[in-house]
Amino acid sequence: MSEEHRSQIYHTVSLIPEGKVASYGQIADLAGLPGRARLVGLYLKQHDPTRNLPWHRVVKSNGQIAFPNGSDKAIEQCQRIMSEGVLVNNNYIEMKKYKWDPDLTDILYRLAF
DNA sequence: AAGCTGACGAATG
DNA sequence: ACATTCGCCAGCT
Repeated sequence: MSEEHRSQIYHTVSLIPEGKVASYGQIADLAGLPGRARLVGLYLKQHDPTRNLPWHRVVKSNGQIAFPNGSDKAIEQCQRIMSEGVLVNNNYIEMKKYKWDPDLTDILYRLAF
């Protein structure tokens, strides 16, 4: 079951469109795992770099990048996300503007598989 | 097996 | 926008 959750989370993350971001909690919700935002973080930490998962499109619910400002990881995420046209101001992203709000019917269909 | 930890969240100043 | 506090929860040790 747990491995099922893992792949469900990865799959959900893979659906975040370029130029948009989602929060950890949002991914958990969509993956059918409400209340498990931290689990998303954990699995994302352990993701296989081989499959280029758009992990950089996941941030905190307030738009903050989860890594400490100035850290290598934060810088990398910053570059990746900005290369997709998303603006970042000292570790923060404007959620009003960039939050992914998937079409419900579409996302339900895509999550089914 | 009982804590500990953390790529979190919401609410408050 | 930033810091604190508290709640949360699964994986790790």
